[in-house]
Amino acid sequence: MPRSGIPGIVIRRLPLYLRCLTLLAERGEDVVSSGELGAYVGVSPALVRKDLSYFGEFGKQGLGYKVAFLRDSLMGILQTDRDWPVILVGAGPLGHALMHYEPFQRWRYQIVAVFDRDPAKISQPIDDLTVQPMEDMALVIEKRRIMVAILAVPAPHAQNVAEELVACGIRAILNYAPAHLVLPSHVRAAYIAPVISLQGMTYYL
Amino acid sequence: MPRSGIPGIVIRRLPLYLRCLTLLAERGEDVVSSGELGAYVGVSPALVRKDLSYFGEFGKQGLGYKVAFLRDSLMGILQTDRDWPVILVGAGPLGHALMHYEPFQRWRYQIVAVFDRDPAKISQPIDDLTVQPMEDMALVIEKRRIMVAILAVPAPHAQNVAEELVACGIRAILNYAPAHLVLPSHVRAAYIAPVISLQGMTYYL
DNA sequence: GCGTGTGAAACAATTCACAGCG
DNA sequence: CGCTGTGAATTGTTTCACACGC
Repeated sequence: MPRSGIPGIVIRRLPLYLRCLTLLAERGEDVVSSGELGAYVGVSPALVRKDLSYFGEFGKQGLGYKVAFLRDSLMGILQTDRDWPVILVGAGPLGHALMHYEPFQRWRYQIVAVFDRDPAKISQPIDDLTVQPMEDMALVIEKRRIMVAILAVPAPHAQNVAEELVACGIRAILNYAPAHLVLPSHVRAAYIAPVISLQGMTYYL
Repeated sequence: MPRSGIPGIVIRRLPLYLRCLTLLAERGEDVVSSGELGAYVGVSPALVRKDLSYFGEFGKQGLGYKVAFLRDSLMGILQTDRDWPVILVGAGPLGHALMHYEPFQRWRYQIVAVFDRDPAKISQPIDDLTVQPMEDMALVIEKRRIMVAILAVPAPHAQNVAEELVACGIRAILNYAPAHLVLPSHVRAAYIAPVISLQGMTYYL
């Protein structure tokens, strides 16, 4: 159930453009061409233009794109111009590291609650939060209108926990567990899989 | 300079099949069909068969694939049947977390040295390693024949450090820094980008 | 002239559909 | 009969090439 007819692969490139534009804006750049933007992101100029053209006409012929304007436009499209409260499930070593991962804050993804199934972890403090039992999840998600969850539980639990999250109304899951999730089509998943990435490279060595 | 004419996208799915097969083997499963394997990984049965057919004929008609045999075959193809010593560059909070990330060990990627540019971090111990200055990199990479590096430095330094790594002979970089790397074609890069992944999902919410 | 926006063309990836074998 | 392996068909993605406006 895509929000629109725009290919997912185009959507997934938008954040890369946005990251570059944010950098250029910090550097005080005023305009950027599709060629420069593409070089930074690793795609062709034509693809940059095609991608952006799905959402409107942002550029000026002969000039290029106004950095600040395009950045703000992409932030609007991607909805990165607002806070996203997220919950973290899994308070193991990985969960702890994610609590302190600054880029989430920087991009307005705020971890507002941490859950774990292990009784030994429950009630333990992490920063200014306290690990809560999974039973509290439904209430927190509903009360705080959470749509995004970060999953950092052991692989064997990932599918079960994901289903609980879906039942609670979660719409997007960033999954650090080494397991594929089978989810209803209205729920999005993205995977962080360092080992898979390494294995995809060692083939060539 | 791809090692072969096999599409990169096929190579990047192989580790997903391998992960599933490893799980099935642990469960004591003897055979698996392309349909089951595909369901687990999130692709169609036809695609599983097509992917595997690039590398040989692993299945038996009417039966499916022998789990252990296919697992071992994929481990050979991906070269996950041997140790891969890797170096970590960047001893910040993220670097520390990666030192303790068990799946690397599990899949025989061993972090054998840690480097940082910050004098305050150099000589500090992490587990049984000691943070070394970047100047030591070339020697360690050569002596221990390292081909793979994990990059966990701030974004502004990522390109520079990557170039140093390439100059030292590194052939594959797992990049945690939020920056695209421009590298010679004989060097592979893979990106871990949680914020990019989140932004690619919030579009749909 | 330079760089965007965009149909048309080229290329790449996936699915179809079925022959062939256990 | 079930399931693989695989050419052919289909679908999806990227590049080309050029009209248009600054």
